[in-house]
Amino acid sequence: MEQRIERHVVTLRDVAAASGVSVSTVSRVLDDRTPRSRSTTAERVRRVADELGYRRNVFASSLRRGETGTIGVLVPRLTDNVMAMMFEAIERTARARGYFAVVATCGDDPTDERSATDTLLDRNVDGVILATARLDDTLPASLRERGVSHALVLRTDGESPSALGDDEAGGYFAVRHLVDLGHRDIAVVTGPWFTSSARDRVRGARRALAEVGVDLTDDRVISTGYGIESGTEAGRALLAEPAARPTAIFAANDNLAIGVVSALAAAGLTVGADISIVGYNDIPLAATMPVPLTSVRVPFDQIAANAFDLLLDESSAGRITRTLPTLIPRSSTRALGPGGAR
Amino acid sequence: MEQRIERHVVTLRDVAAASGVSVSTVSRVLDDRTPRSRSTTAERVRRVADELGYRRNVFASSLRRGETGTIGVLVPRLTDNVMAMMFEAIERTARARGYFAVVATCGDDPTDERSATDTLLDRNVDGVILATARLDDTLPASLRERGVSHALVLRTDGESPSALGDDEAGGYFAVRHLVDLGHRDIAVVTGPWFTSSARDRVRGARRALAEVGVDLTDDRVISTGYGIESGTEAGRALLAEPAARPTAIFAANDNLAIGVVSALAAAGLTVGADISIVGYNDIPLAATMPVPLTSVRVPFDQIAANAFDLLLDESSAGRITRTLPTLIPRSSTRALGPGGAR
DNA sequence: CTGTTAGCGCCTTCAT
DNA sequence: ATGAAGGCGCTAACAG
Repeated sequence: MEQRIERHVVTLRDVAAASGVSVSTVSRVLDDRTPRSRSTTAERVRRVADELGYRRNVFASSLRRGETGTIGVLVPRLTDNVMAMMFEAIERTARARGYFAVVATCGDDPTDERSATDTLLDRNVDGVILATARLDDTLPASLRERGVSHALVLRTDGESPSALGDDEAGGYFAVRHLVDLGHRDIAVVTGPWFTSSARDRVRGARRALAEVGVDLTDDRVISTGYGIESGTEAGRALLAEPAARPTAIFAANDNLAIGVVSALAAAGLTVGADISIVGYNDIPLAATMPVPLTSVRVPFDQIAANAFDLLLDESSAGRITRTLPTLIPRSSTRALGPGGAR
Repeated sequence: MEQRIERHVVTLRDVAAASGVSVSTVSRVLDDRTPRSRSTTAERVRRVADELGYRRNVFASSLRRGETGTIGVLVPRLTDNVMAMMFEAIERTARARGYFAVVATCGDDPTDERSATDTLLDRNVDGVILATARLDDTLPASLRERGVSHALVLRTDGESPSALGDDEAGGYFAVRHLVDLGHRDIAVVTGPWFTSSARDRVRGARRALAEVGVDLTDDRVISTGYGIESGTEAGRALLAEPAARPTAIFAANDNLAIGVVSALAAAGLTVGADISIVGYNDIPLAATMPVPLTSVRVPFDQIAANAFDLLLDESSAGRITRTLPTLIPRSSTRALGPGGAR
């Protein structure tokens, strides 16, 4: 004979029975959306619920309420430190606001992006935060059309509600810092050109150089991939011709910067002393590299908070917030010595 | 007058109406757990469902079925590349088996670990995978007692079902590699001693040295934190006395190895040429460092698969699987030159 | 404030 | 193979 050893899960009914009131009373008392009543009954019900170890069945509750208190987050991958930091910030914000954040990774394939989004929507998320938007991505458009609450973070497609760092300002800060140190021949290595962040950071860099009358020419801008190897390649290209070497390099993300550092090492050059380098995002590794990396710190928590505001505000259509980043100077950038070209 | 613009979500009822059968028929036809019928009705229902864009309401379904097709994953943080890789592997495995993986991060605090677990259980996950277990952690015990399906990954408490890499073997491979290169004076830097992985890796290292008659003395083993800084500190300590420097260092995770590399650089030593270094986990960064890091690659996908097997198998109590890792030799390890002590 | 009633969308006997 | 009916656990509308 089969013996069910499954422990009984305590439901509202149990609490109701144990405290001698109706199920709906218990439901109301335990509803944390309304101000908690101080009546004796309420107190007693709460105590009983506590003693019995009652926990609301989220699914049943959501089914009835029509909302789940869950928001979905879509990122290409979590092994990218920037994405992991962004998600952790979103998770914290969600928790603080009584929401739960679930993440799905989708790589770089637009098809997987679609299906991952559908998986999230299938789980009745109240909204979606996308950290994947390319400028030419059609997913945000499709979400708009379908009436799905959503917000983009870190990048924008120019249409959907977006919470960004101020990439133009960040690029400006980075290169302005180099300019202040006396550098004039500065190269920029940036990620794929299909992201708004890459373009904005280069724009900021260009502005900083323009302020001292220097033109950032196209041959000084390399747009490449995300990975460290891309940075190494770009670095190699920039260093190939000793006479044509820049005195400083702004890498528009830390992974690229790390790659550039490798290229420097391979060329027998010293970071800081020979060539200054600025990264972007300030991932934990930046501070702990052999030569600590000057980087632009992105306010992920603020961005997450903004994304939530946009997500929960019906009237946010087309709104874009940009939060100022902060330059964190470290040893990878130094004043241009007497040996440098002027 | 208020105008509801919310799009109607198509339910079983809609599909039933549109295809002229009852709701239960549709439910049965669309149930992917049973072999799909080829009858005309079934075909038609599927077509209609497709045209209408029907998607099963996961919550309603779960409420009725009593299981959710979701498993919860608990990790301390996703900004740790190892944890991110582990989660991504679990996510892939879950998807392949028709499950959905949700993650919660809980930092290092046991209290947060408890509450994060409860949050996951509140969401009716069918089971929990923990990547956090300390040897002295009481959470697994409490899950066992409560009858919650669970599995530990990467570390074990010695009791709950666990899917591990074979850390003893990994430690052995790492140090055996160094021994084969002629090294005899080898130091080991490892993470916190409260993890099974730290202890097992050191044990393997000791065995490899014992094979050539060398004793790994306690002063050659440094147990420290996880972070890069911990590695730097340990490295500094090992290099402080030039006469007492080891010829090789086995760092029991790549972050520690990166820290040790920093310490080498600070001491004016060259990785590989002066001192060989082996890391563990083979995070993406390892291959792309200025001097590519020899590391032990952990089979995360296999571990994830094992964890799932343990999770779904009722009779897995106390079972522990260990999967062999692979040494990936790179330039950070070299044969001990004539200058080395022999 | 409390209880009664009626579902949310789906699955699963049970009977046909 | 199909349909009718009941209920998973919870909440909202309605009376009292």
